[in-house]
Amino acid sequence: MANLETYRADARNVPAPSNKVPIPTLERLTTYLRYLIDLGASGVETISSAEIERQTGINAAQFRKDLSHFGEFGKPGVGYNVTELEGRIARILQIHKVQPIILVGAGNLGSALMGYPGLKEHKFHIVTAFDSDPNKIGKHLWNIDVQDLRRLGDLNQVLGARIAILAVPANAAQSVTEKLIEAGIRAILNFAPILLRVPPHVVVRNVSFLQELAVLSYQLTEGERKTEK
Amino acid sequence: MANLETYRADARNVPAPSNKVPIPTLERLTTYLRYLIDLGASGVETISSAEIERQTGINAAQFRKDLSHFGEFGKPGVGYNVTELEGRIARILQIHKVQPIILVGAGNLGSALMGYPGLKEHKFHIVTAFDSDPNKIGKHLWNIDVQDLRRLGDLNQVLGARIAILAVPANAAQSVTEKLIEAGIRAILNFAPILLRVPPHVVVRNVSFLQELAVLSYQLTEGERKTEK
DNA sequence: TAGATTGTTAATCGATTAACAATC
DNA sequence: TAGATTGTTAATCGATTAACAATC
Repeated sequence: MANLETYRADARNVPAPSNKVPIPTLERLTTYLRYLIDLGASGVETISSAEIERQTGINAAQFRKDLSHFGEFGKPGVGYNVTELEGRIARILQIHKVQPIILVGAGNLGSALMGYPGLKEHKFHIVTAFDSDPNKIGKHLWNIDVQDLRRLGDLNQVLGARIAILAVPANAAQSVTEKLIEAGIRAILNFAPILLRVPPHVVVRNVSFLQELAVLSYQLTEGERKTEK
Repeated sequence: MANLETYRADARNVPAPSNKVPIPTLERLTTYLRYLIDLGASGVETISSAEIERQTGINAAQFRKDLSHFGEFGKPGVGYNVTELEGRIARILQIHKVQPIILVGAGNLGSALMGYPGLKEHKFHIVTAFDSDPNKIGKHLWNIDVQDLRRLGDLNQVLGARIAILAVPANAAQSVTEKLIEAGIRAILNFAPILLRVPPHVVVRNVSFLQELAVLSYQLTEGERKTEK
């Protein structure tokens, strides 16, 4: 019975409704995009998957497989049109149009992020920063006002940001996260070295350079351990 | 015959010479460590893999498998001694002793990193910062001198750092990387949104919050795409 | 048409998870 | 001893890569 149901779904050729795109694919998409932008700027019109492999180190079949999640992009025997592919990847990632972003935490890291030009280049606009420190509230850094964290819900009703960058100390991260979600945020880029608990409709990505450094630290001695034997 | 060889090796208890540890395992190790430190601080003495799963979301079998790459750590029927495990993981990652680190790029991001307290807490000490901008050279930020990039090789002969943080603009990243390697650096934490070409004995990890934001941006609309169907 | 390169299927590889004998 | 939990083997799952028919 359950088997029959399964079979029917197959027969109808339903393309697996929740055709989940693997995260590694999404990550590579940004690599392709970066490379395509450079390529377009230098006037190249067409590119093959083999050339992508040469330049990015990502396997040509991998590249084609990655794209196949989103449709057809190339011409057999010819390759891919650089500017078209560039545009389509940007659209897939939804970074073709300006995205309002909220920053919480106007400390060292937060201020550095406000001044990071790459954000605007990729259409991510930090519209407001929030902090709970009275010494920071009211400041105007990099053309961005620092607002009282208590005004978060209030202000985001107007701003309508759905992505937030969280650059607060670890001990404040979870409680701020809850405020963010209440204020309508659905995606959080978390710089605090802590696991955030969020409901299933909210997505989180963590940036942890301490973790990255620890991995490097291990790898550094890995080679030596081998020769020590 | 080959089988016998294998058996012999097993009998000698050699733990598989080039037993490459998966990167995901190394990444999780830092998560465990963080959690264990908190746990130790709050006086807990013993922990089971089931409890680790409850707290970190990482599967209990995963945890045990991860540790198994490095030996035996727990007592069946009892669990793991928190402080002992903490110490051993720190030692595996080589973050039990101070590691000298070089920072290149004393811009916004670089300065923010110099002031990041987490680094010292995890025994990563930025010993010197380098920049090529005359306006930055000679500055003293967060107790760290900013030196002329041209003195990199020279100074690192004394400093002996093998890990570097690269926080320079994308267009300078590759050439600085080559100077770093020449100066004896073997591990690079790269903040520039570019693929660094390095020889096989050098390891690189990339931190790319633009990529992370792009993934979030995709995931944000993923849910909606489903309901649109 | 012949050569090149795509999109996709099948094979491989590696990582995650379940299951369980060993053991505290 | 009985109950709990480990370390490890086997099963599952998913991602990467190779191979190739389709097609420009």
